[in-house]
Amino acid sequence: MSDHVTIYDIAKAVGTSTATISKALNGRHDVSETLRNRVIEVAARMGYRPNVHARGLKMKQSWLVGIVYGEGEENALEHPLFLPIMNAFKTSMEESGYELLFLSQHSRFVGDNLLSHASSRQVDGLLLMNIAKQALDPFLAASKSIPMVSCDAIVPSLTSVLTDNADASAKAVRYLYDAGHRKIAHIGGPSNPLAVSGDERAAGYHKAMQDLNLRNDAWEIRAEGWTPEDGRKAFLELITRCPDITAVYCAADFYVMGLLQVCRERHISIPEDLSVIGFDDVQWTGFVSPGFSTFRQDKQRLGSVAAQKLLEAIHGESEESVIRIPAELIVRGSCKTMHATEVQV
Amino acid sequence: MSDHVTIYDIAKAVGTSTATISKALNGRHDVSETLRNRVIEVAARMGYRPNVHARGLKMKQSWLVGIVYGEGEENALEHPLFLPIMNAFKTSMEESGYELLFLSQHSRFVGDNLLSHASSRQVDGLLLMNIAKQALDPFLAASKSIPMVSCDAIVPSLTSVLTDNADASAKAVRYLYDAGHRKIAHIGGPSNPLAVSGDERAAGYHKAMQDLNLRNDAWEIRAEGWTPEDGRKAFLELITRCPDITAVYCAADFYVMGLLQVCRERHISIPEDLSVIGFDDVQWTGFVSPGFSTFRQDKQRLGSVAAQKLLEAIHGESEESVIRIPAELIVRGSCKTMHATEVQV
DNA sequence: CTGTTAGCGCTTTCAT
DNA sequence: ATGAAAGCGCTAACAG
Repeated sequence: MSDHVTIYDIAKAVGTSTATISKALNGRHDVSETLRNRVIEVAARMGYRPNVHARGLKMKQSWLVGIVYGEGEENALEHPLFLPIMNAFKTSMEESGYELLFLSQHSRFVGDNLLSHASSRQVDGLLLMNIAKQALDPFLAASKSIPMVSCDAIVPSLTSVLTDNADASAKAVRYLYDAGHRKIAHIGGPSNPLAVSGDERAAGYHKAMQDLNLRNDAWEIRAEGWTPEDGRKAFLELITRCPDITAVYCAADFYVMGLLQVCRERHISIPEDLSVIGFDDVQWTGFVSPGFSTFRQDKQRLGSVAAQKLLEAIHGESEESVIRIPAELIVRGSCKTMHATEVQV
Repeated sequence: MSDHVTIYDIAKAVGTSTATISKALNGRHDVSETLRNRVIEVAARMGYRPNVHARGLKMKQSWLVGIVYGEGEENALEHPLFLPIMNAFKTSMEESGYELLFLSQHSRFVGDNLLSHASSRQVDGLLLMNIAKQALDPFLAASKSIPMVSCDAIVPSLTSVLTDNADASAKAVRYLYDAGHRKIAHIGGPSNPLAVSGDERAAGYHKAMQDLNLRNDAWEIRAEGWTPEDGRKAFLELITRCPDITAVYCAADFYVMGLLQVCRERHISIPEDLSVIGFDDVQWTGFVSPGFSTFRQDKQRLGSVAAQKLLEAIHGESEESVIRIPAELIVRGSCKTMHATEVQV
């Protein structure tokens, strides 16, 4: 680095003291207008950049926000929603002057862990994404001293931002019902104490079916993981058990991939024989054959709301809460609308 | 933050000076074994964490590595290879004690830009990914004072790590040739001065065809972007122009998505009527119908080699170079092996 | 081997 | 309105 311009250099150039430079640059009101302008002008001309370390050392603040992700999982960063959400989060935080730091577990220091890393960097806040239950406790313990929000998972005692899964499930069932379907199955995601999407979507489905007096436990199945393979297995079990279902609402687009594979093998055609709705609207959803309907999570808002909440927390205006972002049903050609005569009563 | 344990506290607890504490903790050799152990033990017990700012201020070093990507493009982070590569890079850097910082363009300061951000944070190195040509100059100017490497693009005067595209293309053509194909087409990526994949894959294909005396310019087409839609358009033009091709080597899996869509519409069956090879092996490649053969870029190595090179550069052992990581052809069912009788001479 | 001292660049009382 | 001086936590001479 050759940043070497310091406020001391500017002070010399302007012919004043470092204190005044500091004040001028930070928009304090106890500096004359003229001097301030002059300082700013000279600083710009000299290519001055405040040294964040000196600043952080003095102010005990870093303008850094840590992001903690999928503690303990490998390939954790490859979650399809992670990137867009983080991107939105990043943009919002940057508008407020913060930069993003990936916190690590490694360290050259004694008895180290991710959280102590955070404190050693004096990060001003933390975004927790998809963090594992067993890794949570230390964070909770620290949550009094460092602001944090959770995204995509409900972490008790933390503000959590996530998709309105129950609402989406209700919409899915309603949509299929309105299209004439009655035997509507659900392939749900795995249960997880923090990452509640699997549970919430399943519960939402369950309730919606119940409300319509359509509920049949045999139509509900939960996949073991979130992969296409898991979806494939679940669907195989499902159609073996209930070959007469006319629609399947899947908690993940990946499940639909597995399902489609089975359908091709067994010559089940979509949407003629089976209607399908997925969840996530990942990049390729529109290009598989057949293109299928799915819920688009609002990654943009998920990320920017998380950012907004974290900023509030940093400013001490925090209030623990669970914030829901609605998902939108993207309609493609995977659902059949039945004729009145086909609808079973 | 409540990190408040400083070396001063430890000094008091141990009954020695801060200098000694510092030396002990940093493994200097001018501290007695006994004292060192005692210091380390006490530090651990007290939950000491070095303050990175104080350290950085003194040592002009931050243990931070900046990552710069897709300058100017929106949704740049959603490039399918970005995340896995960065993940591998991150892991390697962390093993050496570095953490990753996303540099931003925004700032509250005068005449600011991303690079001055880097200097104000005193980042120890920079990883450039997918950076646009027009945004490059300032980086190059700074590359003398701050170590940087480029990944997935060739940046002149910087060590660049990328997939061996020419080699992959040669393999693709060879593979199809050995399977009996002669009329092998190529849908290439767009030309880009830095992100050379499109050009390199096309050139590699061109040369391989030439070497086999198979070259036919009509079989070469370049897509306008990297999306399925671009691939679709290119393929439409291609089969209109040369309906008799028996194989297509695509520079991107996304192109294959577009191609498959067209094939379904026109009842071109794969691999019977047309053999296909893609590029990238993105997550879903094995689950579309039909699963197709494609080149898997070694994201793991791409990232870790980039990290290794950056570390070398940081340690001053750098030597500008272009490093190639081979891609592996993943064979699935999208290529037909012709019978000897079918092979055209 | 250990301690004293002087800063790294910045902000912040507190005088002036 | 401006400046002198102290100090954030740490490391690196330099003495002892």
